[in-house]
Amino acid sequence: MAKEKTIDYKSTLNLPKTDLKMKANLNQMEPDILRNWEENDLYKRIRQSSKGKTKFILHDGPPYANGHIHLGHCLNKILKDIIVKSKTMSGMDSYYVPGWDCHGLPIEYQVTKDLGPKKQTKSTYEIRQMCRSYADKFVNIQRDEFKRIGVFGDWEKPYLTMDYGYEATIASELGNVMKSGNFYRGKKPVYWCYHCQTALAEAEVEYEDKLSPSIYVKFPLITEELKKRFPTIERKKVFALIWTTTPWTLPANLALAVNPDFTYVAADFEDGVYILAEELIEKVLGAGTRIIEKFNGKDISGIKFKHPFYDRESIVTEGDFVTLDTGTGIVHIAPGHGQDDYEIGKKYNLDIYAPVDERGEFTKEVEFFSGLFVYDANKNIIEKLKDVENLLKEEQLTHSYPHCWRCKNPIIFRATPQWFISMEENELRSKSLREIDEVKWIPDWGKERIYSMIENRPDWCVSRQRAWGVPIVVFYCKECDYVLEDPELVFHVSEIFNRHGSDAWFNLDVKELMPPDTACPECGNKEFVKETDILDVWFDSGVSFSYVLENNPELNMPADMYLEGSDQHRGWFHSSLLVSVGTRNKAPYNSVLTHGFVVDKEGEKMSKSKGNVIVPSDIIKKYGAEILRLWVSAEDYRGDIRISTEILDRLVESYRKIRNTFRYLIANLNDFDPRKDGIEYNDLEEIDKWILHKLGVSTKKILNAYDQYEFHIVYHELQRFCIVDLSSIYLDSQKDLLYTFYTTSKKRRSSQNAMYVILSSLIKLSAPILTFTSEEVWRYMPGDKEESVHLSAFPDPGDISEEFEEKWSKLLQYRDEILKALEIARNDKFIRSSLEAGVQIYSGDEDKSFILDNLELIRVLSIVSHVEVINKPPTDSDYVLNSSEINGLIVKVKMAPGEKCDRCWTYRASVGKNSTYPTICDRCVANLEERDI
RNA sequence: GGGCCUAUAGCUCAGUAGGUUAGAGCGUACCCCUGAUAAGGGUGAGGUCGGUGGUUCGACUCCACCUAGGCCCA
Repeated sequence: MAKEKTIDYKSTLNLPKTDLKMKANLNQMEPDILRNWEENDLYKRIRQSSKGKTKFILHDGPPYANGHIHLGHCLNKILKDIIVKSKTMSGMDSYYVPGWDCHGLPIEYQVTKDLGPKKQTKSTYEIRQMCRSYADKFVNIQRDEFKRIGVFGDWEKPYLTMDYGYEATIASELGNVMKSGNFYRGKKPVYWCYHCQTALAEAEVEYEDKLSPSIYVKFPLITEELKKRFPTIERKKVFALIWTTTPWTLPANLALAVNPDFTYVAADFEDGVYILAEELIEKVLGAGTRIIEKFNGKDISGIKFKHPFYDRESIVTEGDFVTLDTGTGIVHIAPGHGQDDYEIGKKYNLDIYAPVDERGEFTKEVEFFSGLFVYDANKNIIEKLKDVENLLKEEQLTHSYPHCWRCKNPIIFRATPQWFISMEENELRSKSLREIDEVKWIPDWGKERIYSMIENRPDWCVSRQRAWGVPIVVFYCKECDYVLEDPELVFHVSEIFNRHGSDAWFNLDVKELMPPDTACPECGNKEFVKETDILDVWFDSGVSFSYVLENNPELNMPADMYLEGSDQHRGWFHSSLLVSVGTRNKAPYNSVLTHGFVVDKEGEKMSKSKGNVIVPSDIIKKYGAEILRLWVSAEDYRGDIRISTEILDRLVESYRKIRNTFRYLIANLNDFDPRKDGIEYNDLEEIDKWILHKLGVSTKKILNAYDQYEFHIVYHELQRFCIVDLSSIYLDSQKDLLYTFYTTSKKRRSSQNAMYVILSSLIKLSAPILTFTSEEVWRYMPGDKEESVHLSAFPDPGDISEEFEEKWSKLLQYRDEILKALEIARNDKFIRSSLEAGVQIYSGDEDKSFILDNLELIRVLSIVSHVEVINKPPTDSDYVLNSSEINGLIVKVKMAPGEKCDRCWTYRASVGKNSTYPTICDRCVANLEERDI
């Protein structure tokens, strides 16, 4: 009765303790960590500690320096970052040099748009200066945004395609292409504005409705064989019938095109026999028109017709683009005035004929119409067709037609001189295909995709009629128009670019760009003019391997990896391959990894009009960059990857669980110092050896997943391990020991040893993904350690022995069955806490000894106060589980014998036996006295 | 229109070379704990594998077609 006041046993426990906050507050924590990294120059330290190790070079594909980053950028850069970090932690030297693509139309377009009419007052050089500063601004913006999401790299020394040195490289690589003999000048139709007298890019064209003539034109048959093949129409006049809305292109007609797979007919109609697609006959000639013959498109391929008003042949070609939507199924082909027409022209070796000048007027060679403006000429041409009786029908049609973005006039298609890289010369195509085969494509279908693109692509048109880019270094003789296309001259100019940038092309006089006394090899004249075209920006980025990889001894050529979205099979992977094979005879990469695109909840593309756009800054603000990183890791990037608030909310839950697991481990290690309290593996408790074994299994799986670039496996395994193995099994069952055993007791230290290894391993394994949190938690980890988790190496999974698996899966199976039985009792309010229960197990003979041998482990794993084996099945059915999993197993739940210990809450027979501590058990008494029991 | 890709529980993913009642975590429902507490634990309910047809003794897994979505072309 002297002991009336209850002793506060809670204060005698070793409860978890830590300053690490449960709430992450990522939006605040992340910038703090970033600042700290910056102050300590972490990236430089990583570089230093990587010296001499095997290299793994991921070469960055330069994003376009325009606008803020979107989720696609995040996906791309975070994937790269995970790889670079995981390679670094695997003991490799993975130097990452980010880059930006700076030249090109979008920036020029934006700048000139902002200038408006003032554009006229600016020189090319001035416009280029504005473009340069525009790009510079967005490089800085994007750099900060990439750093904010935790991407490591040499942000102080990125490569920009507008660096003087880079521009010089673009020029010199052009020189190399020239040297190889792949560079040539040809003609190709481009969008042309006759009003602005300039070529337009796709993006500078706006589609608007336009009223055009719609005419059906007859091409008289020349080839006699066709008549012979179809004797029934021998005596008739035969025509191919075409339809067009651009009569002005008829003077440039050189061919007709049919679809080889369509059925065509010869139809008897009024004055003659017309050939057209069967399906369109009613639409064009009316119902009831008599069909005389039928044949396939390919049957009339090669047949010759006469031009409707010139004394010239027009041959029938085959084109897959011919459709049955409109017209007659036969398309008039003017290779100088249309994209499809051009392809046909190339394929059939026709002249790329475009007798229209830059003002949109027919040149003097055009009979009947010379000097006429094309749109005015439409009516003259129609008149002419009527005169020669080759016009079947004339109508008017309103249709969507491209217009100039600036002057709003309808554009024309017009072939102009352009520069090309030949696919055939120097066997560029076949060599590229061979190289594709040598590269590892991830996923493997990437190989087939780029292969068929390279296999089928036409020659690469690399000239652009723009200002913001690197000029095509070619000169023209003022006297004789000789094209001075000399690699040595290009290398000379490249040197100038190296010092002054490619602006020099626009600032300096021709003479200053050429070595003194350069003379035309044709006529000896020394006066030249500069080419005004610039290079395609795909050529710019395509030479990055040369400027970045080959120029820096810390990097490697070929790169170990290029990693971009799957659209780059036609973009950067493609152009880099062609330039590298064309000049080096090898691919610039050993492996290429592609990812899909970010789509919404429904798997649909994000767009402003759909209103389903999610921007990174909002995610960072609301959830933190870490959640964005976790998202990248959790999704399988090989297909399209979805994002939604539900997905993000799930990830936040998942993040919390991982963070809390880390926190709990740290909190239980607050009195642990591995330097003093370390225990040899062999001396550890069995359960601790088991959890370390599970850690080894997980580690192996995770490391393998990093190796295979399957980060979603890393995420799932990390999460699973934390939740299942650790939180719900190991940690929950260790609480009793951790809290109630005296601080330095062997069992407690054994557990702490295991937890220490687990914590250290998990932090490291998660570091490439949870870049910030791993660092934050790392600081709380006891013991000797590197200054930053990002300077540490991945853990070694060790030898994984199977000895545990069999025994422990059996133990855990008993645990499962006991938990089910407890649930029956709990739902009936027979027990509440599992410690109130004492469990009786009845089983077959062979299992009986196993259970007896492991009675204490089973008790600990089930977190009950008492477990016993009974020899006969229970007589009553209260709280009895007849196991459906383990044959013959019966589990019965009773109240645990003894009283509840005030200190450890376990029910024990010894409670009340000690006069000094009448309310606690013998185990707790021993622990209070720091004795082992 | 063509090439390539994707389609498994509400969400994110597994499912080895075709073979017993398709797995996991989350979420959810119900319950417990209050010594990880804006935490922790337990039990349960959710898919017939986008659809159709075929091959096979047997298919989520092979073939064909279709649908939806994505990338790149036209």
